[in-house]
Amino acid sequence: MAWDLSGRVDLVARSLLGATLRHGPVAVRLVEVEAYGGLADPASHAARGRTPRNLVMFGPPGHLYCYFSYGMHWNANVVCGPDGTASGVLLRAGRVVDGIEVARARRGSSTDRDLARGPGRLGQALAITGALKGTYLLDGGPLRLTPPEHPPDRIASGPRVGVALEADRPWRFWIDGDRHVSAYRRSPRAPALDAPIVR
DNA sequence: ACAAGGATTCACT
DNA sequence: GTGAATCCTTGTA
Repeated sequence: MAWDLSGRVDLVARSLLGATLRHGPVAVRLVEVEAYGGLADPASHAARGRTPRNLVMFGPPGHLYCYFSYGMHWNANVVCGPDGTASGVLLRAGRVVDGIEVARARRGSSTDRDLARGPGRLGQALAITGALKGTYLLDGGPLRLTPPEHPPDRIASGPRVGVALEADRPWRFWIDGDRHVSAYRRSPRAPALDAPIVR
């Protein structure tokens, strides 16, 4: 049966923990993800409507949305939610469970723990590039997303990383205690934690 | 046509 | 903990 990724984006994000994304010889078990809510979410790339870059987010779930970040990293997302909602889940970190030699070669100098610890590193370990944007992940293609065999023990959640807007929406999810989860660093552009909430 | 800034990482200290 | 590297997408003129 097909994997249904069309539900609420935060719930889909949780369900992706423990899933495996494979690209050729390299497979990564996801341990950290972040949800983005499309038009209703100011931090989302899709917040201001359809553009050539984010077009795939507006399509049906199960496709890859990737983008080039900070001039040097490719970040990977799974499009989810019903067709038209533009929500997506950023894949922030994982553990390499297959093809570790290839992953090491792609990553250069890195400990095994750091091979896919962080969204840019995960993209590099899996050789994600713009050529793969829009790829469907749920059939037998070169990029393949498979559901968790066992649900993770404990899921933690907290504020999102790197975004200035809506940073405190607790839509980052990770497997509690897993060593392959990236270090949390609050965006310098996000409001201070003790800042008054202004609207 | 041009300027601005970013879902970050790495090498230092 | 701090700062530099780096280029694509977008908004505005």
